[in-house]
Amino acid sequence: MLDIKLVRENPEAIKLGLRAKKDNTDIDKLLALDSERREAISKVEKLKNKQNAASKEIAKAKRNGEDASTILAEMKEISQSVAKLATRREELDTELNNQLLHIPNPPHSSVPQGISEEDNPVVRVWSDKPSYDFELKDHVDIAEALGIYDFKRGAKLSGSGFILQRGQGARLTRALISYCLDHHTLKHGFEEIGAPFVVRPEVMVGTCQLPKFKEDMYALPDDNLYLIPTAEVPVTNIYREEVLPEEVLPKKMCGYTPCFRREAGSHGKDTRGMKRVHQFDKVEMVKLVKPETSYQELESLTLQAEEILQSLGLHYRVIELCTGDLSFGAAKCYDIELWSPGAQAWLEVSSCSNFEDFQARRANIKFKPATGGKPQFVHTLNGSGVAMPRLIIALLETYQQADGTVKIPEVLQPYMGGVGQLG
RNA sequence: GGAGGAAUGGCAGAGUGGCCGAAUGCGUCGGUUUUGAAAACCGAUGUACCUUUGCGGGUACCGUGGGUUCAAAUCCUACUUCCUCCGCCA
Repeated sequence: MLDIKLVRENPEAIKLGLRAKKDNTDIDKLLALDSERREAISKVEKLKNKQNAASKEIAKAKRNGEDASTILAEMKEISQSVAKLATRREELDTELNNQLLHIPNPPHSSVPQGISEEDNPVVRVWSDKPSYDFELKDHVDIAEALGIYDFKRGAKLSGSGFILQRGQGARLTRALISYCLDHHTLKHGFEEIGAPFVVRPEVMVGTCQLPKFKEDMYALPDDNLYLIPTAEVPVTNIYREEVLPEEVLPKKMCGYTPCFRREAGSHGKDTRGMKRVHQFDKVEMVKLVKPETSYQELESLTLQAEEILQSLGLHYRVIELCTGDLSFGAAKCYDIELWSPGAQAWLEVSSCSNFEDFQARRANIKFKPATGGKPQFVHTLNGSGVAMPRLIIALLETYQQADGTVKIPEVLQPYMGGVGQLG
């Protein structure tokens, strides 16, 4: 959420930032609403002050056994106008807050200008495109031939976009989840989190899914709960409404959860196989950090996700999202894309973002400086480390062999019970 | 699912309509004392918002939301969370 004070002080800079993100909020209108709201606050509080003072008079009179009926009658009227003004004040508060919740985070100054994904610069590329001396299959053909991912029966159970994983396929997912978690916890000291898969609406507000992207979420209306679209949601919100001591920062956490996405805006896109599905497994990294370190933390977060792909021997590239392609809450974001030899295309497998204090303000996550002074908002970051289906697509296609079997990278074999290949 | 009980500052805990943003104790920070430390004593010690160039002034917050009242930590109400017991259950 934008800081309204910041908008008041730098309206032009905010306007520029929002325009770069293709947001058309009328900032002047917002500021008019803000000043109307502040005026209402002043009015109510002045009247309340009067009311409080009179209240004391009444109390004193009653204690002394004096008659207070004149002042009582007067106060009855004041009480009514306070109620009226307070209602107006609340309406304005709610309205301003609603508008603020729908305004995106302006990009960081280092983010390249651009309109769409076409304009995202490639930051770096790891290794070379693998070459093969036989005809390549895509992941669907490989998986179906091996019988490890059953798309038809997944659809039978839950509809298109739900996968049934079987045998070595299910095992491969489980192995990769463990491999990723071990990487983050053992090599980088992240705390492993096992989080709930359903959360309250206010938690979804904290990480920006609500109110604006409600239609992307699966909901359980009988219980007023939502299925999480990523572990980012419960993990970032662990410390919502709390003030942390500075010493515990940076707070580094990771967790595996399934992710549930309605993909409401992308019907008909990527329907083949498991490139875009309604339920998938992902290991997510989350950091809560001090503001002055958040950009270096973003770099190390991205590298940490990359290390997993490197150790698996996969060809990938890192791109930086330009202003026009940046998501609602992110101030800066790197995407990591794996090479899919079967489809001859890049697959987004991780998205590493710095939200600065945008989510922290929504979720009210603060820290108290060790030197004293007022609590301030932390900066939040998250990154996939990594998403399973697309990682599996790249693994199957990269390590496929002429006979239809698929090699398992060495580092993964212990997690597969020593198995060296699929099929 | 049923029956009871509870929620107050960093912690413990008092407070049943007005003098309560809240006693008291502990903790923390600063000071006095001391060679130093402890003890003792003195003082300070929440958050958000509005307003002011500043000093300051004001409003709100006693789990959360509504209500009653001139006035609510206190009364009513719904909800949330926790505890105890019963039932059910992986």
